[in-house]
Amino acid sequence: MKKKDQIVHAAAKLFEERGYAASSMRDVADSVNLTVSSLYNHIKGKDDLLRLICFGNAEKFHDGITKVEHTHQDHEERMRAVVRLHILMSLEHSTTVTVFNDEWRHLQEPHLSFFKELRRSYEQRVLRIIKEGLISCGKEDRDARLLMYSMFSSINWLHYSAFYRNHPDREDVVRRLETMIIRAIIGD
Amino acid sequence: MKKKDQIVHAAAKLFEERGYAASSMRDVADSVNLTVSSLYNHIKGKDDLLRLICFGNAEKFHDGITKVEHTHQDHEERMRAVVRLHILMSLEHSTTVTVFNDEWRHLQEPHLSFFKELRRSYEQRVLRIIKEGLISCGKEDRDARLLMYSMFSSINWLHYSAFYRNHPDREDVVRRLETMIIRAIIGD
DNA sequence: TTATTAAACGAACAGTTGTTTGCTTGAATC
DNA sequence: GATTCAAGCAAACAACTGTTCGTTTAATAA
Repeated sequence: MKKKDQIVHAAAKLFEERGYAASSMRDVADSVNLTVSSLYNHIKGKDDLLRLICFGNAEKFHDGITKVEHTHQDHEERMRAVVRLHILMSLEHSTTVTVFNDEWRHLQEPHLSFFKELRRSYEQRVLRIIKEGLISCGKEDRDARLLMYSMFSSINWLHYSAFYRNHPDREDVVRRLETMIIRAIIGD
Repeated sequence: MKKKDQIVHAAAKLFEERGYAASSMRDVADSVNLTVSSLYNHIKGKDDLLRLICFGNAEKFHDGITKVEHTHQDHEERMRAVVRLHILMSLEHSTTVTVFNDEWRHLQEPHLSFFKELRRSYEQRVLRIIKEGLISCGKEDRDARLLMYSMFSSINWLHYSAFYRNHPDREDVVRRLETMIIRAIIGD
């Protein structure tokens, strides 16, 4: 693993545990057994670390939803796939997803504006999938935007709970969570 | 309004916007038109501010659920009341609830441990209500803990979205959100 | 009037912050 | 063997951090 990636990974761990503002470059250096000044041979600065983490994750979500749009025709199945995408991202990339969710506001301009724009366009795509899903289930009276935000949010506790993070039957957790969210959207 | 409360309120606003670690005492002082040193005539220190905000909110939730336990006998109705409690707390005290949710980890010992203990016991009470609600609906095969965490979490997006925070028909938002969450828990 | 006291302030404190500089090392390339 | 260059380091930087100190102000109580 390249040194730069090690540093970014260590930074992500720290940002997750203490938050971006409460993590110092000396903390980052310590956790990869380097001195502060040595870090700057690999990365541009502290904001660079956050930028790499946030946009790396944004790309994963982007790729994920693009794949969903291409591989599923059925509207309800497409909706399920989006939900599963978010659950799996939360479980498999819990550290960076947490930073991505909680620390993006510390991005500096112009990256902050770009990040918001990326998120906006991502939300539009999810919104479309949910709206079409609702229609094909005859539930178009429901507020798709409210359902989308709740869907995003209802997964965010996953990385906090050690109980589920280290659950012996991860597949079962995914299934139960997916079932619950789909029920919230199109259930009776 | 007492000066101390003004300061705590201004601090909450800052902690909400920038986070605890990224807010300085000089920022707090500026937003109430005081100098830093003057703050210390009213509060003990920065951690004191966070402590007041977090435990003030903890108390509101505690009082809320105690009231729910006393005023509702029917298990399903009790469950609905808990959901409504969380929705209304998020809307009516959005600033302090955000700080309470996102910044509690910056509490110092022994307050941090005490906070965690308070939360643990609160979760136990909610868990009990959800379990009893599930049984009375014949859905005891569902994972009550997973549903509880999802319920808590699924409301947390509310204060982020200006769209819903300033919605013309707040009552409608509350009703839709409540309906969705109850559907997620006991729906088909 | 005098005494008391809460509330404001400027100035300074010691520690921490992100970053830069100039220097050394050691391995790869010529 | 000489040259190059990425990768490490100590030391210092200016700015910022939370907090304390001694003092001043202004209003109230005696």
